[in-house]
Amino acid sequence: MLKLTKKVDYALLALNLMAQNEKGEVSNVREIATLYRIPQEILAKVMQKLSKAGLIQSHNAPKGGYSLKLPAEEISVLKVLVAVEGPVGIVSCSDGTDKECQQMDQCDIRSPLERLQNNILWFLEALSIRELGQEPAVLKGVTDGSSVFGQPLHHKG
Amino acid sequence: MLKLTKKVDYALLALNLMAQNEKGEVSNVREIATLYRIPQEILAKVMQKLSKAGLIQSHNAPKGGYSLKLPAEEISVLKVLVAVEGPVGIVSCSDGTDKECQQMDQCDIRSPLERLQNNILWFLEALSIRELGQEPAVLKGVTDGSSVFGQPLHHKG
DNA sequence: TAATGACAGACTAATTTGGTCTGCGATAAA
DNA sequence: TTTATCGCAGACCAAATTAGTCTGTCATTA
Repeated sequence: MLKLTKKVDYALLALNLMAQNEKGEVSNVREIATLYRIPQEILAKVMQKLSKAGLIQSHNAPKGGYSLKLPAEEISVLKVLVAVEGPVGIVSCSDGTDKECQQMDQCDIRSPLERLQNNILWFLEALSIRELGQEPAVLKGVTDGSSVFGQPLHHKG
Repeated sequence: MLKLTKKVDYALLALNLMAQNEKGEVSNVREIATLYRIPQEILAKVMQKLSKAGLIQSHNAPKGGYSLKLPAEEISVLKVLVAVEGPVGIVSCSDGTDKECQQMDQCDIRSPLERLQNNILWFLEALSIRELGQEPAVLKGVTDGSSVFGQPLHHKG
């Protein structure tokens, strides 16, 4: 629960790799799949979705493959997530999945949960695949709550 | 993906209800299940987990039921989540689920994802079930990214 | 024109989640 | 002291989601 799917993991790994490519250089499914030990067919599907979403550019030919279509800074983790898995929502009444929620009329916790969700989406949108491949220090202020909130995270879970 | 389970939804609804009870007043599984149209047996299990986790107090008797064991302010959504579903992690390598990740040695996106996760956990810890039942205005600064970050959320997903 | 690599979708397997069924144990009121 | 109420416990099944497989087509270029 609250977990990213493997397809999203695969997408992020592949995009991170492509973000480090030279201009004009392409990566193909076979080599990415081999590098990360991902089943080739499943990575192929993931790449196709990223392509359809306009995040990457396909070069369908021998010596072809994929390259980023946008600057790495402009590809957010949220965009990747939506491209691969569709709309995101921590509760199904907020992502269009659940058309007939049994608790709809009695539910009095929807509003705060949606706010919680907005925060999560905000973070996902604020984190680009460029930052994925950079050292933690660079991320300060974006994904590290301690600097934003002025206090460290002491997670007691 | 990234979705709360129904068991967690049920737990939050029940806890929110109990948070509004008078001192000494108890709610039993049957009445909560009826109110929210939740299968009684499944809510029973959820309540038992909350009880084992020390979040609520059981009164095993006729006219018995459950009541909060801690002040509503001290029961965080994260505690509820962990009580009902176990450790939370957006990637399985960070919650102990995945013992033999195939990408472990090549993975170069783990660190930023863990930071992302820490933020999510921080929000979940910062939101109490007391706040769940209050009007949105009260939540400003805790779960509303716009006030914390000084800019509104324009979610382009 | 053959080799490479993307495109496409049906299909199966595995895992997680949601829900059911059955019986036992504790307590207080009748 | 019996009995109805309500929590406790765990095996079990069903549905949904996720992961992975199989098979084949289409586009490009060397």
